[in-house]
Amino acid sequence: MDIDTQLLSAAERLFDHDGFNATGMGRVVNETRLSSRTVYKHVGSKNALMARVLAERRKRFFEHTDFTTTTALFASLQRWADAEGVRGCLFFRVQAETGGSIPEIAAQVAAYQAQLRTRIADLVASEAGVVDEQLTDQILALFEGATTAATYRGTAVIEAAHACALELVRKRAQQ
Amino acid sequence: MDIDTQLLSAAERLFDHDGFNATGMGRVVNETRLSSRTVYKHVGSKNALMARVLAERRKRFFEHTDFTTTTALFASLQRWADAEGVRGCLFFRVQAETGGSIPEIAAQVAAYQAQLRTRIADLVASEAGVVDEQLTDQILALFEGATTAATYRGTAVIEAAHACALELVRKRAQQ
DNA sequence: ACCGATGTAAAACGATCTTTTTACACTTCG
DNA sequence: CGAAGTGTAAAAAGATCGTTTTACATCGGT
Repeated sequence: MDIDTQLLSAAERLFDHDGFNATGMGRVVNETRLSSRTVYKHVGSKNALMARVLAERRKRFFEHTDFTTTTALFASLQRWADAEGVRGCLFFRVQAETGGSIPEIAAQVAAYQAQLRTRIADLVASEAGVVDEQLTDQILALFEGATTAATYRGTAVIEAAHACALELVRKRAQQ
Repeated sequence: MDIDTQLLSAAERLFDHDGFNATGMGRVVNETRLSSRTVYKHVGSKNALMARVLAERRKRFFEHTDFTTTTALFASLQRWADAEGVRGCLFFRVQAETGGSIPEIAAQVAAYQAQLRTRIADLVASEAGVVDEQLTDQILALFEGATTAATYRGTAVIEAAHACALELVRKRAQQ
């Protein structure tokens, strides 16, 4: 496996599981079995590594997630949860840990959030047939809430949120 | 002001704003203008301080929040957001930062989550007139989602989530 | 008057953090 | 062949972390 890929996947796993600040570069060095010199030649700095992890995560998330219908959206979330476990939104977590003080990271977070909102707005437009800011915020809240609450209530919350979102969209469609 | 109160309120503010791991004990010492010796005599350790901050936060949150009706619940969240700003759920964030590896902290998080779920279940029971696990999870998801999404979409999300929750509960009541 | 509790100021402990450096081996390619 | 590039191993720099220690001041209560 390519060194960059190896680095990014190890870093994503460690950051995701143990937190960004709690994970030292030494952990990344050990787990990849690379030297610290090589690691720093490839990623530059810890902040840059975090930003690249987030960029990769964003790409992978939007490739994985199906925004064509409400049901497809929550089914994607369910699949993601089953495959990767439930630890809440990585972007929200990194924002909380860094307080938004590292520009390259804050930019990735903002990009993710904007992209998520836009995709849900498009979903609403196509499924309900209208542009509806409030309905979009409701689906967004249900999506975020399912992601968060599933960390302690399990994936049943995702199905509950799905049912709620579906009803909202259908009702709006037949208005 | 009493030293313990002063310590807890400074620590809560710092942890909440800048993150738990990113905030060193030195910051707490400086902002309270106490000596590190006094601080450690009072709180024992950073982990213990974090746990006490969470215990205080939990108490304050449940004293502030009105669980009698759905509207009261989201109005409470709105008031909290207006008064304290929106940075997402502190309990979820500390769990993500520590990975659940510090028992005294994990216990506080679990207690908060259980208490929140129970109070919402009671709300559902009294307002919809039935015990409904799925409906409870839906309100919970909307509450958590509003808390999270409001960090980047603003407090309008809270009103959107409120409207959705209200409709759910009313519909279930007249079934 | 004195003891114990409680406070300050400041230095220091040992660990860990991010990052750089030094010295060396291997490959690749003109 | 030789130079550039890329890797390893290991040490160290310099900062910051959580925590403890030392030495000293203050003060209420028996």
